[in-house]
Amino acid sequence: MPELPEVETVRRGLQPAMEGARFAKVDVHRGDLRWPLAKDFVRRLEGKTVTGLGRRAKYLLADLSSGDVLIMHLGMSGSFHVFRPKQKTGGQAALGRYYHERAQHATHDHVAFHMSSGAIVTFNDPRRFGSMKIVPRPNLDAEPLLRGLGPEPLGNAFDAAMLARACRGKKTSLKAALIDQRVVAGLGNIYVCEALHRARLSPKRLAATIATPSGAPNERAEHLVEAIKHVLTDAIRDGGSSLRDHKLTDGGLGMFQHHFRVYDREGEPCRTEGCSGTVKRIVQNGRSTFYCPTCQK
DNA sequence: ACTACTCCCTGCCAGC
DNA sequence: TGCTGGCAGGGAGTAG
Repeated sequence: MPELPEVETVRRGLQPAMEGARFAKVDVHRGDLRWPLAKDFVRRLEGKTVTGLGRRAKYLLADLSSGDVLIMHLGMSGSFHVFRPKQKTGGQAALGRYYHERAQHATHDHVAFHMSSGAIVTFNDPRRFGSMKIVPRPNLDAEPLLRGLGPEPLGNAFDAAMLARACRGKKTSLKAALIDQRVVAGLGNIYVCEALHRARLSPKRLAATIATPSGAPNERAEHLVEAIKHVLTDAIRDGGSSLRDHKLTDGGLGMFQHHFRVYDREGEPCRTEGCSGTVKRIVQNGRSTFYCPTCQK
């Protein structure tokens, strides 16, 4: 589920519940996520206020009043849910309704944040590829999880010149290059496929072919950057894509999956105007790629 | 330094 | 119906 648009959607959903609120209580039901939560995880959260909730690539970053930053990643199947008790409902009653509402998913609700605002924020992750880690803010620049990340694709630093430089001389496919978080941070399997289709570039094309030998951008790089920015912007506007899990923090669904042009559309007609091609599925680096061999060159 | 592959874990679905 | 294999949005670690 979670690529940049989904994570950004989650961030916006969590913001009202968490920003400015204090962790009144933190429950860890299962600490063995991608790696075990630190022993002092709860202690470093409880009593601290969230001063800001940001995002870097697919990571959520909660700044705390203690000077720590809580880093959260959704992995493949992670989601957050915000339960907001009605104003007149007391704490115990709210808890009861929360557990009732969440009963069917309780086995995968690994962490629950009880915020001073009354909101209860749960982290649910069946596959447990998600993760949480707390580091002091000053150490963030050196944080191994974040250190090697490429630029934010919606930021000013991400342009054709930069992308061409990063792809210069790369022996791998364009698809593999774009999914590499060191080249550009936040794209995943879905949005790489969608962006390449919009740019009419084949996922099999050598990454180096979007740059001149000296590393300058060519027309392909320009188109690709435009396509990436557009597809991400469109997806965020639609609340991301919901495939197998929902992801909006109120339990609702993202809508962008209805606008996929190639992803998960094997055998269906290409959606490029004037193209009569058929979407094909291939495997690259062990993952599915969807593309139109007719209009993507 | 690169690139490709394996593995982490659970759930779901098509095919037998 | 019930089992089995394959596949899933990510990415760290490792072997070439």
